[in-house]
Amino acid sequence: MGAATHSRTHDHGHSHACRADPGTMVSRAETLCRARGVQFTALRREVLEAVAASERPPGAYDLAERLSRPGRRVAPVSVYRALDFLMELGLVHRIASRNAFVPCAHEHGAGENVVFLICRTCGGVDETTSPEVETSLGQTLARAGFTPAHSILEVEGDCGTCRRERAAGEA
Amino acid sequence: MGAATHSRTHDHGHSHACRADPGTMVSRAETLCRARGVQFTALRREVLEAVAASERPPGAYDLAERLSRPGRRVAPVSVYRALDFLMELGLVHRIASRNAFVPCAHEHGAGENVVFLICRTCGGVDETTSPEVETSLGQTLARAGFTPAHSILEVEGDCGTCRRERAAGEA
DNA sequence: GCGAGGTTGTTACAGTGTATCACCCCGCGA
DNA sequence: TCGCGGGGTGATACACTGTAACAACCTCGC
Repeated sequence: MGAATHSRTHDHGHSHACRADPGTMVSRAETLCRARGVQFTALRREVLEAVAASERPPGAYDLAERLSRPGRRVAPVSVYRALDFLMELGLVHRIASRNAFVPCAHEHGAGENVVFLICRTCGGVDETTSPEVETSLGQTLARAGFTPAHSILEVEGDCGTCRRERAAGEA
Repeated sequence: MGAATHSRTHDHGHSHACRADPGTMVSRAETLCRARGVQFTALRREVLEAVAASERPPGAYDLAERLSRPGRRVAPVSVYRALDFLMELGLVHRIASRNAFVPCAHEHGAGENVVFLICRTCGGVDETTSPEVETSLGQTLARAGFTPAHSILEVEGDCGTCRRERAAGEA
């Protein structure tokens, strides 16, 4: 995907590895938590790493299962709490149309909107920002007399890689 | 809300009545079904009427409850089937961020995107279209090399009426 | 009449998310 | 040192959302 998209799925030749480097995410989290005086606990770190490490956006129950081991069970409710925390910090986003979670690839400015590009073939999700959309949406809302607090924009379709692969397959 | 917004919540002085005239919706449905040679059954009509008549977007279970009477129980699964049917026809939309359903106020062209304006105060949902957003989103997607199939855009905030009411209340 | 296809009823179940309470850990002040 | 308080986690239970599978029905056309 293009350079402007802060690609998280990189150039995957379908050898998906990770969508965001877990180490980098953890560093950002630590910095943020220190700044805000909140705790970055082991569970929160593990949940963040798991989200960052998965190729496709996991659900809360996926994460719970992935973090559980013979000696230690992580209940979904704990995962939800950690996810809420991470979303509060802007390190994770929720994909409403999938009930799934993605690591946030950006250092957002506050209130900045993002566009999620959800590939229906490979299941990957890319995240991008768009000033044009931002301004045109602002105009539309103003015309409607609506004061936005928060918005979600999710597009389902085919990412460039999958489209090319399909075209090659059909040839 | 503005004239361009195909307002469904009209000028509610919080005496909400209906978001779309059920009779009109039913007429459109009948026409559409005849044209496509599919059945517009009693259940489908009742579900459509119930969605059209409620001030705030109902969930599937709300509808099931509302349509059930002492002598006749409508199971959620039946409601889901009717809703799927109505969505197929473009008569109803699903609000992903709320797990709720709204009647579609437009006669859409196919593939036309809509913007949902969800008021967090009164819970009403308005629906509008925006050519500007459409084109700017198209540009963004093209730049990302992404082929869209379908997109959702939901904005949560305060509608004009509620904002004015709040301002008046604070004064 | 009778078969075929579509619609609905019914039950069961999977998936998603929240409420509640108990416990633990750690820091802080008496 | 003890007790206290607050945030975090564990555990259970539950509510809400959505789907699978199958039986019964209804209608339409032959």
